[in-house]
Amino acid sequence: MYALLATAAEPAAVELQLWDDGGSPASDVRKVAAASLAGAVRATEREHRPRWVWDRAQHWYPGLLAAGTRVERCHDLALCQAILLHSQFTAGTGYRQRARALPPEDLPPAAGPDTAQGSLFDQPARNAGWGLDAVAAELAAQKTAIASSTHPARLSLLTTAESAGALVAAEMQNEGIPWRTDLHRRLLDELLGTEPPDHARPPKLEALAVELRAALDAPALNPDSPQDLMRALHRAGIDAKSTRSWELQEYQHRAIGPLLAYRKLSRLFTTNGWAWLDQWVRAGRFHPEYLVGGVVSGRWASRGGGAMQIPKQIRGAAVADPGFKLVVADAAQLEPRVLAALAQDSAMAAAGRDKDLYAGIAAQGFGGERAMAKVALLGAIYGSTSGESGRLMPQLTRMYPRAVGFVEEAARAGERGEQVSTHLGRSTPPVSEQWRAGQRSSTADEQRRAESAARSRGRFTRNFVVQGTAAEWACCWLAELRRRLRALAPEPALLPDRALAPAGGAPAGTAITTRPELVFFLHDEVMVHCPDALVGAVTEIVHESSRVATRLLFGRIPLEFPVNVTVVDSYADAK
DNA sequence: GCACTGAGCGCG
DNA sequence: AAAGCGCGCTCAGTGC
Repeated sequence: MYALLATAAEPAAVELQLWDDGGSPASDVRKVAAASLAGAVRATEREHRPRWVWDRAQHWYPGLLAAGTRVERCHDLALCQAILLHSQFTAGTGYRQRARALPPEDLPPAAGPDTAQGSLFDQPARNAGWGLDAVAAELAAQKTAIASSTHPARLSLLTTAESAGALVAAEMQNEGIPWRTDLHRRLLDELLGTEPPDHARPPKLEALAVELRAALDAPALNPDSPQDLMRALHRAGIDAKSTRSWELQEYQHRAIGPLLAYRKLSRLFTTNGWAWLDQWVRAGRFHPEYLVGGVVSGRWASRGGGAMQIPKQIRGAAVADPGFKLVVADAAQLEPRVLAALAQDSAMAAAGRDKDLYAGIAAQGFGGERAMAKVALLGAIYGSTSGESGRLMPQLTRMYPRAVGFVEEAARAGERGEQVSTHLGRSTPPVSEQWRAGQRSSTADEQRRAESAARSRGRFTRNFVVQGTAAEWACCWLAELRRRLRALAPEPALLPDRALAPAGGAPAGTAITTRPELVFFLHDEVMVHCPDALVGAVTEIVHESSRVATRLLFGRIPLEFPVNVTVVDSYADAK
């Protein structure tokens, strides 16, 4: 059962259409004003449990969530099209010719309770949206492409997981990470001093700048200017070739201490200081925007507030509401395990029999040196040629010829300008004509550049197959986790919607929902904001979902993907 | 004034 | 010890 959702020709109106799985024409067409969309969707969801088909979840779902409506399943045409257009698995299906151009990405968010009051001029782009016919046609084209591809089951899983990811992303965005403004401010106070007016430099930072200028005998130095700083360092006899912290560490000079301290605090002040709090934290929640499949490899990206770079320094401000815990889980050595599975390297799988794959590898051939094993393995996945990991490669190759051979092959294909694919069929974009032309260059200088470009692309494709497949595993994990969390606590969280709560009602950070909610996801890590009573059940679900994800991707294999779970009040205490 | 790049650094 | 993958964000600096 599908339910199609599309913009109609008139602004501020949308259409729903139900489809049975045979793809027979509309059996139940509802045309609704945007203002009542949430109600119509809720009713349809209750009666039919359909898979919603829409151009982009990101344009419909936030509005529905704001109006208290959750959706169980969907097919996100934009995300799936992005996969199918480039996938090597669909190369022979003719989908590229049949695919329809998507509506522009900057359509306004759909159909919240307020949108009907907006003037027509508020939503000019709505007219450019898809109608039902276009939605139906694109869905049919995608289904055909998947069915006639070289790996229908894999692409079907990938598009389903990606679409579920779109739902998770919107829900997490809506929910937000519990964020204690008071704790964050206390932290800033301790590290930076009292907040100065007008975004001026805080006291402790200013003091370090003064100390630094004195140490370098440069009274006008702007420590935020790399050029300015470089000149001052050289005058003081420090002949560093960059001003990177790790390089400056090597020098003995009384300016280095204050400079490194300044760097660290300046970073905190500018990126995650008071301005960040004002901009990104509302009502005790940090609401970043997630971009599903925003990275070429299929990883998610994010926009707003730097959600994927929350420094360890401030994680103490992410604290569960009273009566709740944070269940924080991360997949142990996800990428190396993915490599072992992809390459079907049973020696490496054996090393991962216990929870710590690196320790297992160290025991098999690096004299028990875990750090060495880790550097070597990551070097293989990233394409390192020099340094310690480069030196360890021959040893690693002797131990795991299949695993190393697998990434080597991906690298060689990339160097030849070929595409490579993840396990489920996300492929690298084809190389540009410019790249290809560069490879045919004649002069010695051009040839050196071409070889360097080829090696660089080899490192990219080498990493792509592993990172991208790891992203697929994580997406399946997340989707299964979401499904099971819904089954655990099926009551929708309609107790008063945060957006509708009376002003001055619940203070920031007070519990509003009573069900466990996914609130954060980062590559191989998830966070569930979980009522105390459900912590045990949720922990079990997290583990079980990882087993399901492994099964879905790889079938029955002699390798597990263990997950580390910690139950904490504060994110700072996770791991 | 705006768009862009590079340096630097946070995360996985 | 400081190379090799993928990002986002901020500031300085540059070019228009």
